[in-house]
Amino acid sequence: MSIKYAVLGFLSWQPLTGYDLKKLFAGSTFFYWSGNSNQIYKTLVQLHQAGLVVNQIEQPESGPARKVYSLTEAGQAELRNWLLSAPESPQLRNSFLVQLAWADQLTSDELDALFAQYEHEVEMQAVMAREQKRRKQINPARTGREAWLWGMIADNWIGFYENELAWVQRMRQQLAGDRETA
Amino acid sequence: MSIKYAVLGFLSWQPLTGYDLKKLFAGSTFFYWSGNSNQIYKTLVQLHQAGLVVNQIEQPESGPARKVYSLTEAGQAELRNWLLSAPESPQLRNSFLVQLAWADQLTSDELDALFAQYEHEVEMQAVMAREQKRRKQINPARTGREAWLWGMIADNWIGFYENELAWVQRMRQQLAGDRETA
DNA sequence: GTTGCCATGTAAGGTGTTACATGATTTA
DNA sequence: TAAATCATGTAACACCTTACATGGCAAC
Repeated sequence: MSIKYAVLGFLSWQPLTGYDLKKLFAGSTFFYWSGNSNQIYKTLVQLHQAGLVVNQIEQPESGPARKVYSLTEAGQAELRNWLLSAPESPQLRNSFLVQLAWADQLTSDELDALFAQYEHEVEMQAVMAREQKRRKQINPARTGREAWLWGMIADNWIGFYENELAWVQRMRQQLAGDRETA
Repeated sequence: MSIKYAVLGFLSWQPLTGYDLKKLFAGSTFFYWSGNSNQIYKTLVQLHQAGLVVNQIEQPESGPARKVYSLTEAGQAELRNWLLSAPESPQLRNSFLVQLAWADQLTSDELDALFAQYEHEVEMQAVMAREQKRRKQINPARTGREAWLWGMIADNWIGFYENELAWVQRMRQQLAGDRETA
């Protein structure tokens, strides 16, 4: 999947400029793209060429011109089509696991230090995920079902980090247990 | 992180050719790179230029010539350095969650069909993860601690998919409950 | 004698990143 | 007056993917 459908999704709520989209992406960890201009403006040009969006240039009394993009009917159909398409299974790309694969070369002290760092990292992510759910930075919630969906998305993130946290804590306990008996 | 350190890791076990590495990557979901020649041969050239590996050309009586790569001391040091470096926290890139963000546009039937597909996908991944742990396709296990580490890596994968499965099942129950009372 | 494996590589393109360029306006 | 925000975009590059090119050898 690419950023294309996320852009179509945002535009299905309301017309937006590239700059608006940039801020939306940059401001949420959930929409995990960095929100860099290159990608967003290029995507908008492509969507425009494909006839999925149109833009209207606004010249405010003060400040730079704005290109406000909105969905066409074709764009709305493309989005709906994608929403109905078969979901991909998530794939884990955790470089820490690759690190562990050869971590037997480290001493037990070094290994535990690594675990401690990872635990700390994951804990921070868990806190941030809970905080993002509480603050509801982006929250359409125009229907009860939409609010429920967004809650479930947030829970997925929180659950992921909590699961990861439990795993690393279990590892640390086992490592400590081993070192006592050794 | 890039594939570079995984290559150094494999070479820290024993000298290997590009083709060997290709098969190792292609044969395991855990080392999540596709195992395409382009990346592997290019990586080997780069590692060679950086002095982290050396190669020896073997001409067997029959068959094509093989470039057997092995770690240099600098390569070993580079690997160890990376093993000690601060672990990155894993970041979730699940396109299904993005799909859900706008799924309020779908009917409840369409939504549940989507959930069912996702549940099936994740269940298959969980089965495969358990199977990979059982089969131990790649399994150094030269020390007890190494075997333990590899077990924990496998458990991480299994736990991830089981967690995801529980989440989607919870969602489906809630959706079904809502539709009954509605 | 065609298919598949061994073994090396190249070409082209998708997707994403950081950093830079430009210029006006607003805030400290 | 210096910095931040608004707003558009380009340049360069990192990483990864599929598909293709080349050739010998083995198995069926």
